[in-house]
Amino acid sequence: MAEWPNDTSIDAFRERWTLEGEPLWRSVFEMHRDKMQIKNANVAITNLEKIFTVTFRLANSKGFQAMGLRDLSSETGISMGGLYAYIGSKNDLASVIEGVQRQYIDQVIGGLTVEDLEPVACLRAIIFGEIYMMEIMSDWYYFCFMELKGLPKDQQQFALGVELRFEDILMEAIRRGIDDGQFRCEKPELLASQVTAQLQQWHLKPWKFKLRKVTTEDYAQFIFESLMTCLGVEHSQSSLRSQLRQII
Amino acid sequence: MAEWPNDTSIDAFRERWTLEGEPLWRSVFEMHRDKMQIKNANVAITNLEKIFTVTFRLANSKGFQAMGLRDLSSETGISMGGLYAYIGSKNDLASVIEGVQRQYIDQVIGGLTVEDLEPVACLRAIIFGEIYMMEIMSDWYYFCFMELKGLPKDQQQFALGVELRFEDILMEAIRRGIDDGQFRCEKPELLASQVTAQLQQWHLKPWKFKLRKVTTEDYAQFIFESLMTCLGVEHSQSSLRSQLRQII
DNA sequence: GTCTATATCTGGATAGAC
DNA sequence: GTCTATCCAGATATAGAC
Repeated sequence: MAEWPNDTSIDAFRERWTLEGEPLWRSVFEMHRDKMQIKNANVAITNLEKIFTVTFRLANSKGFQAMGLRDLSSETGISMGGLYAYIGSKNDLASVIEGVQRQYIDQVIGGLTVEDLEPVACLRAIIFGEIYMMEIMSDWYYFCFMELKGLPKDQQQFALGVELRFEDILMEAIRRGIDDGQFRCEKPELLASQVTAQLQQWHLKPWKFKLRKVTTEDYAQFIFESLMTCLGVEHSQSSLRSQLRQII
Repeated sequence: MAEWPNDTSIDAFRERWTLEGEPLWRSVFEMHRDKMQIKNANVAITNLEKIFTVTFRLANSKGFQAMGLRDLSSETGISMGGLYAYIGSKNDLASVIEGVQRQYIDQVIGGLTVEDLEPVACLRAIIFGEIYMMEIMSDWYYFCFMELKGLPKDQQQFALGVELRFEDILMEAIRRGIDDGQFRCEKPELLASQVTAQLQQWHLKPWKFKLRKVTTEDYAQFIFESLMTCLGVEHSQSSLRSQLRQII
């Protein structure tokens, strides 16, 4: 059976990358064990999960600035003083979240360039992969997007860099397809930004897709087909080209 | 000479709608004169402009919550006490901004349904109109998007409503085109959301378009062409259909 | 490792002179 | 209409007991 990225189902994706559950919190702990006072891994992991989860719930509904450490304390069940054994400061907490998220994105995005895929398969993997990742880490994405302004300047710059690099990878695949003669496209840059825009909606406007009962796969598929159409790739039976071939 | 929306240049748009300068601040004053202590219109208008402009600069760079009224005071040159002659409270200021912006959007969007345009011309007018509006009122759009979470629940709901209504107008034009036989589209809802997503990038990611030197008109034109392609409308010479017609 | 109690400060908001 | 001076609630952060 094919593996990710040849199999673009969410199950294949989940098998390839571990972005959730205990391993996630463990890696958060490993990444920042030097910055915190807790030595015992298991204790730390349990509480880190609580702290991050509650932070997402509060910050993503009222804003990180509006969230008080008292709220965080009462909802995690960890006292004010106790919190400071896990975080350096409130702002530090936000920075750590951004740092972890960025590392995970780099990991998954980096993985894409290694695999040597055909342009169409490559674009498909990028789109489905990014959607799955947003689905799984939606809290992280939304938090980082909304709270970016409050982070240190260098982290803001890094975030822009990630977005540009992501679009570069899209454009690279598009250009390869153009050279192949498979694709037709006048403005790869704008087309790449179209895809980014659509992808980001998935975490920015979850209410819209819930309301309209659009599933993860449906949405990824739509973005992919829309991109193919804009690249002049006609799909299957319904395509004009095949219709006309039959007429001729 | 044609007028907006038949002429979709930014000049025609600016002549049709007044969304900036003194008339804007005057209408802000008229909308909220009862909620503030200042009676003299000219004095109020001058200071309202200062207050709003500085609020946008500070809030859109560090966040509304992070902006202190002391910052606002020092940068406007109006004392802390003085500010409260113009605003009821800090939160009230954010609410007023959202209220004014929503009224302006309703005004311009409402105008679109009145004009009885052909589907293609209608979609063109919607896209170009929305982009011009975002260009002119970019501070307002960005502020409302980023600070929506902090506003009263009913205002949050209104904002979602505006977005859904906007997409309804898009879909309505798309459906008319399908009935005409001009357009081909399986998922009007997702296509409408694609357009919204692209439009919103214009105020969410100005840095990206500055970096790539994309002009307002270029971008609107790209969104429009991309939409036409997805609707199966082939444009001008380069279209497959016309090429094949010549062959046949 | 975790808690309680507290230090310290900054924020929005108001009173009242001019 | 505008300013100065002040109030006080709420915030983050820390000290030190257990």
